[in-house]
Amino acid sequence: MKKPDRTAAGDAFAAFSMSVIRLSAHLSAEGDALAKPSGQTSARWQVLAAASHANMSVADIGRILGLARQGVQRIADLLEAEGLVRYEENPAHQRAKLLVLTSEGETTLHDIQTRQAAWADALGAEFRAEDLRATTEVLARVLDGLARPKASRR
Amino acid sequence: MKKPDRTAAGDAFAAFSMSVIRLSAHLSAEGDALAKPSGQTSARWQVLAAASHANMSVADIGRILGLARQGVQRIADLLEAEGLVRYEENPAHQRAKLLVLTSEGETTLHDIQTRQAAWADALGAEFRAEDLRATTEVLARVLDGLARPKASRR
DNA sequence: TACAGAATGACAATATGTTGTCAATATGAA
DNA sequence: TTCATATTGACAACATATTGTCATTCTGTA
Repeated sequence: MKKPDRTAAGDAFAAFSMSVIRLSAHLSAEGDALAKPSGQTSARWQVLAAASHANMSVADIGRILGLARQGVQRIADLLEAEGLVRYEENPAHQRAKLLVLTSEGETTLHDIQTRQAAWADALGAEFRAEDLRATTEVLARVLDGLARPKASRR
Repeated sequence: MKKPDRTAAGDAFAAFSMSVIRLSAHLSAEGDALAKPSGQTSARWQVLAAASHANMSVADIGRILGLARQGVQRIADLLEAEGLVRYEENPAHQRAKLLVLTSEGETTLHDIQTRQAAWADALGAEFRAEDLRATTEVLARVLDGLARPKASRR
C-alpha cells in the first residue's frame, strides 16, 4: 500500500506526535505507581492536586485538566465517598459546589507528592535542565498551535 | 499544605511530564478526529498501522505500542469483526496468529493516513523542523530513561 | 424585569486501557 | 530429552474517559 506523501515538516511533526503519545502512556503508568502506595491512581491524584491548588467546581477542574467534566465528576464522587474531599457550598453558584480536600485528603496528597518529588528529582538529574526546559517550551507551543484551529472545528 | 521540596532539575522534569501528558490528550483527540470520517478511532488506527507495517501477533503490537496485549486483543477482535483485518496462521507459533489487513482495511487505513498527512503538513509548517527533531530526540531519551528503572521495579 | 442561551450536575451508553487469572504453547537450560 | 519458565490468547473485573441527553441554575442583554 502506498503511503500518502508528507512534507519533511509533516514527517517531523508526525514523528513528534507519536513520541509524545507513547511517552505519555509511560508517564501515566509512572504516575499510577507513585499514587498506588496511597491507594490512589494518577487520575485521582490529578483531581486532588487541582482541588488543593484552589477551591474549584468539578467543571472548573475539568477545564484545567483538559478532561470532560463528567469524567472529573465521577472521580470527585469517588473521592468524596472515600472521605478525601467534600463538596462545599459555592456562594457564587447554587449547583456548582466547590471541591475541598479533607484533612485525610491533604495527607494522602502530601504522601503522593513526596514520592513524586523523589521520582522527579532522580529523573531530572539524568537530563540537562536546559534540554527539558526547551522541550517543555516546544510542547507548550504545539499545544497552543493545536488549540487555535481546534476551536474553529467544534 | 507544605509541598515536598524538589530540586530545580526535579521541578523541570515534573513540568515536562505534565506538558507531555496534557499534549498527548490533545493529540489523541486530533487522532480521533482524523480517524472518525472512516468510522474509526485513534486506537484502532494505531493497530491498523502496526499491522500494516509488518505482520505481527497481537502481543507484538502491544509491545510496539506500549499497551497491554489484552487491550490490543480487544481492538483487533473488533477490527476482525468489521472485516478490516484477519488472523493468519503463524508458521513460527501455533497460538500467536498474525494480524493482516484485508483490502478493506488497507483502504480504510489509507484514507486515514491521507487526512493525517494534510494535518501533519499543516502543523509541521508552523514549527521549525529542527525544534521538532530536537524535541523528539529528548522525548526518546526520556522514554529510554524510564524504561531502564522500570524493568527493575516490576 | 424577562427571557434566550450558556453552564452545570445527573445519568446512561460506549470506547479505551490495565490488572489478574487460567490453560495452552514455546523456549531454553540442565 | 526433560522440565522449569516465559509467552500467548481467552476471559473477567475494573478504572478511565468521551459523547449525548436532560432538567436545573445562572448570566447577560434587551
